[in-house]
Order: sequence, then C-alpha cells, then structure tokens
Amino acid sequence: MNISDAASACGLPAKTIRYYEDIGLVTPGRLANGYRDYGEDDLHKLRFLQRARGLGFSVEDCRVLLSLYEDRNRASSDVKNIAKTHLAEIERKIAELQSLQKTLSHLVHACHGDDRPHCPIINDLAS
Amino acid sequence: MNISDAASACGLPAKTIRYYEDIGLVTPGRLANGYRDYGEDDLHKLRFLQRARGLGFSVEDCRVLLSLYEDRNRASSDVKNIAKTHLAEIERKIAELQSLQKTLSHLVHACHGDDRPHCPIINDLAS
DNA sequence: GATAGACCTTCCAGCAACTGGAAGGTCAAG
DNA sequence: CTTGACCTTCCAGTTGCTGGAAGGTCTATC
Repeated sequence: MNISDAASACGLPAKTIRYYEDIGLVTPGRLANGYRDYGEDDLHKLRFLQRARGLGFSVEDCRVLLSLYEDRNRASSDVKNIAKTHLAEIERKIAELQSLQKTLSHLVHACHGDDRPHCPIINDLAS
Repeated sequence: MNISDAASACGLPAKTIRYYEDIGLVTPGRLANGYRDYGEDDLHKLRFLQRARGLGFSVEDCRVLLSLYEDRNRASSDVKNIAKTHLAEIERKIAELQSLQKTLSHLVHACHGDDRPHCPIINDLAS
C-alpha cells in the first residue's frame, strides 16, 4: 500500500507519515521503484500514533508507548505512569488557561469597546 | 540603563529583550560603546509586553496592542476585539483539554498499573 | 599597567511537530 | 506520447524564545 492510501487509512497526512519515518517511528518497506510500501503492521502503528497524538501525548511519549504496544511482556504500570504524567500536565494547563480566562473575561467585560480611547484592558497591561 | 538592569526592571530575560528588538518591538538607543541604553519609555513597553505575553497574547497580538497602547486616538473596540478573539481561543483550548482530560482519566483509572501486560490504555490506543 | 571577572555585542543552532514548496522520477489512462 | 496524479528527497519556515561560541568593554584590584 502506497503512502496516500496509508494516509487515508490512518487519518494522518502523508507528510506526517514521512516525518514519522524520518524520526524512526514507522519504517515501511520499499518497492523496487523506491516508493514506500505500508503493510498491516505499519498501518496498525500509524493508527496507534494517530490516536495517541490525538490524546495529546508527545511524539517522544508516543515512541515509548509504541514500544510498549509491541512488547508482549510489558508492565501495564509503565503505560499507566506515562498516561498519569501526561494527565497531570493537561490538568496543569487547564488550570493555567482557566486563570487566564478569568482575568481576560473580567477585562473584556470591563471594556466598553467603543470608539473612545479609554480602555481598562490597556490600562491593566500598562500597570 | 543597560540590558541586564532593564531585564530585572521588567521581569524579562535579557535574551528575550534582544529578541523583541530583533523583531522590532522595542528599539532602545545605543551608547557610544554599542551597548543598548533603555529609557523610561522602553521600560514601559517592556513591562507592557511582559504583562501581555503573560496573559497569553501572541507576539503579533502584542505588537498591535503595543501600537494601540501608544495611540492616544485608539478606539477601545480595537483592543476589545483582540482580547475577545484571544479569550475565545483560550476557551476553545480549555474545552479541548477538558475533553482529553476526561478520556485520559477514564483510561488511567481503568488501568491496574501492575506488572502484567493487560492494559486498557494500550487497548484503547490500538482500537 | 596588567589582569580577572562581569558585563556587553553579534551570530548561529536548536527546541516541537510538523507543513509548504521546489525539483525531479514514475506510473496509468487515453 | 502526453497529461496528470502520484511518488521521491531536501530545504525552509512556523512560534517564541534559549543556549552557546567568539569576541569587545568596563571596573576593580594588584
């Protein structure tokens, strides 16, 4: 299966699939003409990556998760630890963004938004 | 005032201040020896940038906000629009992260996290 | 006057995770 | 035999810095 069919099969752009090969995540075979040739195993890995990236795991986390995915003797605790760390990071980011949201929505509500120069947002930034 | 004093005065690293000069945000004068020389105006702008970046505005938004800050004939609606757009983006990100958080916390709770290979997290990613 | 150490300068490279585009090879259809 | 749609590699750009190298300058001390 060539790269554009693999792309539609896993939901990743061809460019991204080539990039994943560059960084050693999924290395397909090659046909005589030099074209990449994706087999079932490759497709499974690409779908796995698509899902893991969709859950916000870093590419380096994905590399480790992929090796655990392929390791029949893995310890589920290794997977869980990566996920827990990632979850904690997400929760940290949510809190950070909620704090920004609070500040910004106060400021936005306080600003008249007319054609006059007076602006609580600018005043806050300048303070 | 030289760059490291300006840095302590505005809370930005010297490297960042130089970078802001590179991209044309704050351009201080120069002394005879070539050293940058920050005046009060420069410091006000740097503090403004530090605050605006802290609220998550992009550098390009900051560029516009800075010009509005300096424009005594600005319309507050221009400021408000930028802030509203940014706020909407933050709210979008919060929603996205909360969705990830929900999925991930389900998966993390479902995983025993022991030394056996069975793992709902991996199974979900592979599905 | 020499020297050490703490500044300052510029420029180049790298981070994450792609994405766009150029230049050129290959293949299937009409 | 040409057209168009693939494929290949490689290079550059994105965002917002950050680290480091190589070298100039300033101040204090000996």
